[in-house]
Amino acid sequence: MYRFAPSPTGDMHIGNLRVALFNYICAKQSKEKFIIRVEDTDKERNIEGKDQEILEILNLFGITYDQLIYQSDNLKFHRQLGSKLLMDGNAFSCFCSAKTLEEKREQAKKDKKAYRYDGVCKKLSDSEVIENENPFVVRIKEPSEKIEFTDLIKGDMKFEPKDIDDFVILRVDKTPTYNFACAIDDMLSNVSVIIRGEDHLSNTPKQELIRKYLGYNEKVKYAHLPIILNDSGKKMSKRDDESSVKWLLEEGFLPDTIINYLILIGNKTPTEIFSLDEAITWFDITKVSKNPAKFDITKLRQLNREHIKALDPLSLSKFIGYSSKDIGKLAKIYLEEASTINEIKVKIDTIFKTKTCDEFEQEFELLKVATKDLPYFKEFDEFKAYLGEKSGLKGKKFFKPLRSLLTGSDSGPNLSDIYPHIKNYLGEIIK
RNA sequence: GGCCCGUUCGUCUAACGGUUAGGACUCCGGCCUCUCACGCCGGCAAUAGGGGUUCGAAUCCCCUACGGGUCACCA
Repeated sequence: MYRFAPSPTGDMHIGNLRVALFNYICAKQSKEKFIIRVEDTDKERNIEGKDQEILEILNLFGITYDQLIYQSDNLKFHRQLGSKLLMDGNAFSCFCSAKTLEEKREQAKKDKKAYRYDGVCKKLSDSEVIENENPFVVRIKEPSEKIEFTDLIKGDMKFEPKDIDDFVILRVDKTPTYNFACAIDDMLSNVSVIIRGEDHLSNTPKQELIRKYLGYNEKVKYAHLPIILNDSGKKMSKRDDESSVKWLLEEGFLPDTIINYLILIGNKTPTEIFSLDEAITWFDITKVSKNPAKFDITKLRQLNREHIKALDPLSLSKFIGYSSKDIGKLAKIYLEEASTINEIKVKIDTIFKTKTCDEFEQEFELLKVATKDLPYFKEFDEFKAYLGEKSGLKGKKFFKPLRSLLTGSDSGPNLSDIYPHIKNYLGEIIK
């Protein structure tokens, strides 16, 4: 069983998509089930409708799943198991106020020491706990031994008890914290392989500890994916436009391109350009690089050109708001100077707009007149010869304004390449 | 600061312990050409540093430096 566990607190991040994608691929390869679990335990920060948006994005990328779970639906289990830990003596009630903890944390920071919970409430007797009427949280007790687990990418990992600490599992309002809910839900769904971002690596021993205390003995495998870095070498954040899947889509990058790129970086692949289905046949999660990769939009643009090239003309035409094979073919020619759907659309739209020509204004007008009662020419050469003769222009003074008249631009692809695809629309183009 | 992970051209990467350290993107030149491009051909460019082990190290070990992640009643 594989899972992807997004929280509906923000836009789908490129890193999240990569995690979803890798889970999907591995599930497909091993023919195991794949579930989506929406981690919505933080009611304050949940954003209305975000879950649907995430699901729509997954759908757009062809990432299908077998089941959809909302973490908040498991609240009763979280509480039940929380009190089991309490009764078994593996957890304790903690009455320390947020304020005093904050002060201690700051002090530790000042002393350049790692903050650890000081364990004052761990020593409380049963009667002291019962008599205390203050609000409390539930903390788990740090383990007595090292916690070890295997990471498919990083190798064998080992964490010391003191680095796991007595962390909070139930808040004052008795809702579960992330690590607790996550560990339990993974257990309840019998998740066997957890693929997620490297930022979760230090959560792993905590989650292992929870399940260990609960007597869950199934061995869970992990794969922690290296972070995707921005240009300045830091973790990509909301500030980086490129980190938003929505933004990339709006810019005119194809889903196929984005998938290709996310698999390509930090990985060794047999080819550079490939589809998701192809990747499923050879992808190997253990071959994913251990070091973080920088996001390179230039490379993404190159891949996008390749994927657009592979599109059939009619679908490409629809992507840019037209519905004709000719326009699709024309769009492909423009790939030589554009690499996103949006950039191509601008070029094509310009062709159908009213045009002017600053450099050769007179010649431009002359040509325009010459196109009155223009016969239909199958070949560009005939078309060219006719206009050349009728206008009396030649050389630069002919081609420059002609290009402007046909494309609205003073540079671009060979007119002879463009002509076959626009010859049927000249009436709408020349204006 | 503690813990964890990492370090090959600017970027993504390849190289049973033996290669002139390879490829792709970017960049630069040339060819092509009605323009800008594409395309084709060519070029620049890397094993973080120091110690070991070894006949031989990018590759194995140690140290240093640097980079990243993480240290919440967020997920």
